[in-house]
Order: sequence, then C-alpha cells, then structure tokens
Amino acid sequence: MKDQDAVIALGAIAQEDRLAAFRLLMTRGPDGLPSGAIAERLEIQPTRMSFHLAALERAGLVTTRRDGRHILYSVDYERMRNLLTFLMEDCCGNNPDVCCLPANRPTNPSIADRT
Amino acid sequence: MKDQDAVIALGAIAQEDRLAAFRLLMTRGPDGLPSGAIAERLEIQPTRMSFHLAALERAGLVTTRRDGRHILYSVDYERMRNLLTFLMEDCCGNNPDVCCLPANRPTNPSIADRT
DNA sequence: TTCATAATTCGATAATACAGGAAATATTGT
DNA sequence: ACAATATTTCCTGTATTATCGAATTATGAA
Repeated sequence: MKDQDAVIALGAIAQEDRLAAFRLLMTRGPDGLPSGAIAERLEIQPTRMSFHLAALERAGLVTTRRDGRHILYSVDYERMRNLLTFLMEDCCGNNPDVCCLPANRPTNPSIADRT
Repeated sequence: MKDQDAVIALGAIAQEDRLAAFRLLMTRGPDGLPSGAIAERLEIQPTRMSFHLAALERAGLVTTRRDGRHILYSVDYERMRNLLTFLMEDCCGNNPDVCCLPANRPTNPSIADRT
C-alpha cells in the first residue's frame, strides 16, 4: 500500500459517523448492510450516510453491490488488512524492541507459519 | 480507547506530511528526533513541520521532551498499540471468520498468554 | 549581555470537508 | 405507466484545516 492510499483510507475512518458505520459493517461480515439500515441504526440522516459511505468506498475500505432496491455495503477486509499491515511496517520491522502490535502478540513474523 | 480519541488519532496520521513524520519517528524508537531534523529529512518547511508535529502531539501519538535547544519528538508506542487494538476490536472479536489481522496471525486472543 | 540556533506562535489567505434540504436516479410492485 | 421505496447527487452556507511569512520564545555559546 502506498502512502497516499493510506492517507485516504485513514482519512475515511477519521470521522465520527464514518468510523461508526465502518465498525458496524465490520461486525456484519461479507453480507453487509444497506445504507438506510446503517443510517437508522446510527441515527444519521440518509443523505449524510450516503455521503459518508461514498467516502469509505472511494477509500476502498468498503465495497457495494445492489440487491433489489437496496445497495449493500460491506467491508473489504483485505483492504483493511493491508492498511493495518502498512501501519505496523515501520514499527516492528525496524524496531523489534518497541513494538506497537496489539495484545502483546509475538513480533516474529514466523508466527504466521504456525497452524 | 473511545471513538472520539480514535477519530483524532486517525485524523492525525491521515495527512501526507504527518504520516511521513510519524513513520519516520517509528523507526527511531524512544530516542526520537528533533523537529528540524524531521523537516530536513522530509523536505518540509520548519514552520509546517512544527504545525503538523503539534497535531500528532495533540492526538497523543507522539510525546516531546527538550534536550538543550532541541525538542525531541518520539512515538508513544502504547498509544499506537491502543489505536491498532481499537481498529481490530470489531473485526476478529465478532467475526473470527473474516479477520482483518495482518499476516494471518492467529485470531485467538489466548495467543497473548503464550511465552 | 549579545549573538546565533531551534522551534513555535500568530495573522491572513486558500483549500477542503461537513451539514441540510431539494431534486434526481434506480428498482420493485400494482 | 404509475406510485412507492432506497439511495444518491446537487446546491448553498458554514466550519475546519493547510500554507506561508513574519514575529516570538527558549536555549546555548562567545
């Protein structure tokens, strides 16, 4: 992921309503939710929600697909993974001592090879 | 970490110059770097660098300490860890199947208890 | 104390982003 | 074709953020 992509992705979730929507979508998995349902759940006006969801989509963090008269928004988990990887790169990669990995997870990349 | 804190922290690194500065500081560990050195390295005017570093500090992502006529900026790794944890909460917590953890790390929190 | 260096703060301007409501588009059911 | 639903796009005003240069504060050295 390039710096510019990260800036856009970070900017997308650096807003109250969008962060709330994104986190809600994360809990829904690939099925996702339509804009209206998200708006209702978060008590945000539909036109606002649409605006914010468009920003998340531009940032690549969510994808859309139409289902009848609904448009379903769902998280692009791989994109999110890429963003988190990007944020950790300069941390543990060059500085194993002071690691920013959450929950005291092992810093050794070989952990990925375990079952 | 509260939503509002996350929004501020994310907004802090959602900017080209600040993201570059933050990533540079991450590679430096607790020692950090003075504003001038960062500005020179990134080819950013000192007054702008100062402005952006102040934003990172307000967001809690970096701390400062004076050393002679230098003011050293360094990453608050715990804060960064908290932010990353926050971002992953709604992912693997509620949805072990579609996980956004980087590098295929185990999703089971008990991993933290291993040696 | 006076000079030079490191960095920040201030004031003005320019660029972006946010919010609300009206209008437009797409889809389904009658 | 028509009405209803789901959602987006457009327009306007407002607020936040970024940039630049000049002035200011803090420190160390002569």
